[in-house]
Formats: sequence, structure tokens, C-alpha cells
Amino acid sequence: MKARGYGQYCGFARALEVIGERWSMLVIRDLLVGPKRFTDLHRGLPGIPTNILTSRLKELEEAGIVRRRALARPERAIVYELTEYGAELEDIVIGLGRWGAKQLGDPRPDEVVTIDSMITAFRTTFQPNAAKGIHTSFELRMGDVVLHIKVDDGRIEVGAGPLADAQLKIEAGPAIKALLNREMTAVEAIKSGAVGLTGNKKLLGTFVDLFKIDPMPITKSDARAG
Amino acid sequence: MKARGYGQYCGFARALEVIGERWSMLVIRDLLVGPKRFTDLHRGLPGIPTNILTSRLKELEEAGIVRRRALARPERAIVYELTEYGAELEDIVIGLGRWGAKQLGDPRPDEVVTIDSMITAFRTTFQPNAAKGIHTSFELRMGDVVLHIKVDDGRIEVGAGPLADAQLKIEAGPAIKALLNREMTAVEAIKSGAVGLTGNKKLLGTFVDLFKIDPMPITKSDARAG
DNA sequence: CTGGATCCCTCACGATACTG
DNA sequence: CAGTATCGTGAGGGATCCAG
Repeated sequence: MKARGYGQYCGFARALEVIGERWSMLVIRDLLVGPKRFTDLHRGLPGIPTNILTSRLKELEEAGIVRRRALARPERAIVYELTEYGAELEDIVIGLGRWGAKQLGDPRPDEVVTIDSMITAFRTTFQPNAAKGIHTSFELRMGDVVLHIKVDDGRIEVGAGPLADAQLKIEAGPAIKALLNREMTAVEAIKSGAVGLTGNKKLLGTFVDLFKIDPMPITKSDARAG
Repeated sequence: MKARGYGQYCGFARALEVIGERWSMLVIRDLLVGPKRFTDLHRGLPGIPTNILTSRLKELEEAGIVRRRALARPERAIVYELTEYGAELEDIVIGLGRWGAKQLGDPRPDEVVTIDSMITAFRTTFQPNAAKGIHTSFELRMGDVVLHIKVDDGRIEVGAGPLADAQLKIEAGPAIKALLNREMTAVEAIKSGAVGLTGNKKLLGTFVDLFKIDPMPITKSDARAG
């Protein structure tokens, strides 16, 4: 259970020793959405072996990042949740997600979309400035992943599951990414049928304004010093 | 050279696939300080095998994070530097370093201090608000690591090497951490001889104000719901 | 059914030596 | 200086099994 160290007395290196192991930060990403049981985590992390998940949870617990809590009687179960210290990683996860989204191409054949990754994605790409004075709500469906978004004057709440009285319900596939990174406009998406809408269709423009994936910066060509 | 994936179509997962491998983020940390040659990187990453460093650099280059550049003639050599996209990780590295520093205990027996990790550490712990209107400069020596800091009204520049006309020169061991996390006051440090000073000794108080490691948050005891 | 523990196999990593 | 080559080890992957 010994975390391999980097041999450096350095806060950054220490951080990597604790959360830099494979899968660790994905566990944290999912726990940032909310407390979860072992099985929920296992479902949300496609391909992680149970022994690895056990190891990671134990390491994170020993490092004071995750707390293991036994639920009360009706449904006696064990949930894992972030400690205060673990929850401080939220900005890091958001920032890394925003950075990584810029290089998102098309989904690879074997890649899936999980509910927690989508919730994180919308928190990540949210543009608070564009939400000033906006009060509305959305429901999104991508395959069998369903989530809802409530916008409340510069703040949002993103959660799992449907929202019956959402002002606009959006059903989309990969087109959702094309909207967020401005490869496709709201009008084009509607005309092409890439997204299906129910409710106040004009709100799709608002939706697009609220979430954005920034473009990859231009890598200046090599300064081939002669 | 295939990076193992996580099987999720998610910006955050994609980020981890590219920079989540062992050693990758430490390479980035050192390159954030400035372009470096292979040998410099190797020296700054104690224990990394050369083939692993080669692999990491190649992966980072293919991902558009690092650029390999051949220097001009006088000293024909190859340097590695961050692309614009790679440099965008600065805030992430700073944030993770700040987070990890909170759990820094005493140095382990085999841990070393490198120049780039120290430069990053001071950038990480810098408190811009405390530097308003301050104009001064420091030189720090910890063992054979020497760096300098110039403070210029809310901004700093941290660099490697000595600074002849620094207003205060500080020589210290692990006491430097005790100062940053407020385990020790400037007065105590001077009286106990934990730090050696040359120059305007009163500036040690200013120095302590400028850099800070925040405390670990209190983990609230289990809410043992009955 | 949840919440893991145990097994085996593979490949990435680590140490060392060597080359253009 | 800037890497390649070789080889051993141990963490990760995958399946199965077990206790409450």
C-alpha cells in the first residue's frame, strides 16, 4: 500500500504521490459530484478492477482526502465522500477538465459517457458571466445519461436525473460538443436535426451562450533560428 | 508509446491520459520554470530513468504540450520547452502545489530539494495581496540550492542563482517551511539561529508576510447519524 | 445484492549498461 | 550530451470467489 514517492521534498511532488496514481483523480472527480457507494464508483469508472478501486480508496482515506462512512439503518451501506481537504481539489479538477476538453476529438469506439463525467463537464464549461440575470432550466439526454441544469443568475446547479418542468429539454449525441466548442451554431444544430428539442426551443441559444469549450491555442511554428 | 486510456469520453479523463502518467507533471513543473535540456531535466528529477524521461517527452510532444527545439550554432543543443497549450497548465501546477504543501511534514531521509521545485514552491506560496507597494529583493540558500526573489508591487520574479545586491540574504534549512506555515515566527527563527541572515534583517518579517502555506482544513468528525 | 478479497498474467516502470 | 538497449520487478488488468 506504499505510494511510490518522487524523492523530492516539494508540495507539488507530495500532491502527485497522493492523487497521482492511476484512477485516483477520477475517483475524486466522481466524489466531487456527491458521496457514493463502492458499486456506484465501480460503475462510473469503466474498467477499473475492484482491487484497484479498493486500494485507491484506502490510500485516499489514509491521506485524509476521502472519508468512509456507514449509513444509518434503513439502508445500511457504506458511502465514500470527500473530506474538506479533498473537496479543495474542486478548482483543480475543473481547471484540468477545461484544459483537457480542448483536445477532445470525436469519441473513440470504446469510449462511454458517464453521468458524473457529464455533470463535471457542464460545471467545467460553464460561463458565469453569460449567466448574469438568467433564470432557466434544462434537461439533457445523451443516450441513457440524463441530467438537468438549473441556472440562477450567474450560478448553476447540475445534477443527475430528469427535470420534469425544465424549460427546454435537449436530446443530443456528440453534437453537444460541437455546440460547446462553436463548431456548430444553435441554428445549424436545429436545422440539421443533430439535436432534438422539447419546450422553449429559443432557449437553445441561451444554452449555447452558457457553456463553452475554449479553442486550443495556436502553437507558433518553430522559430527555426538559423 | 500508447497512453493507456480510461475509456471515457470526457475532457478531464483526456487530460489525465496525457499528463497523468508517472513523472509527466513533474516534467511540466520544471519546464514551467524555463526551457531545459535533456540533462537538466534528468538532474532535476532524481531517480527518473533516462528511457522513461525519453518516453514522457515524446508523449508530451505528440500531445502538443512540449516542443523540441534545436538551438543555434554556438551551443548546438536540444532544448525542451512548453507550447502555449502546455503553459496553460501553470495555474493547475500552482494550485496543486499549494494544495500539496499543506500536507508537507518533515523531509524524508532520502528526499532532496531541487532548484526548480523551490522556485515553483515560492511562486506557489506567494501572497500577492501582501506584496502591494512592496519593492525589495531576497536571496535564498538551502544547502546548495540558491535562488533569488524580486518583489515589485504585487508581483514577483523567482529565479535560479544568487543575487548580489539582494536586500536580504537568507540561509536556512527546513526552518523555511516552519516560517511559511506559521509554525515559527520570524523573531523565533532569528533568535534560535534557525536561519542565517545577511543584509537588512528586518526584512525577514516582510518575507514571512509574502509567502504562506495555508493550514490543512479541520476534518469534521464523523456525523454518526443514529 | 453490496463490498470487497484472491488469483494469475501482462506490461509499464525502474535500474543499469551502452552508443552516436 | 542525448539518448537507446536490455532485462527484472511490481503495479495494474481481468476474472473469479467469498462474507455479511
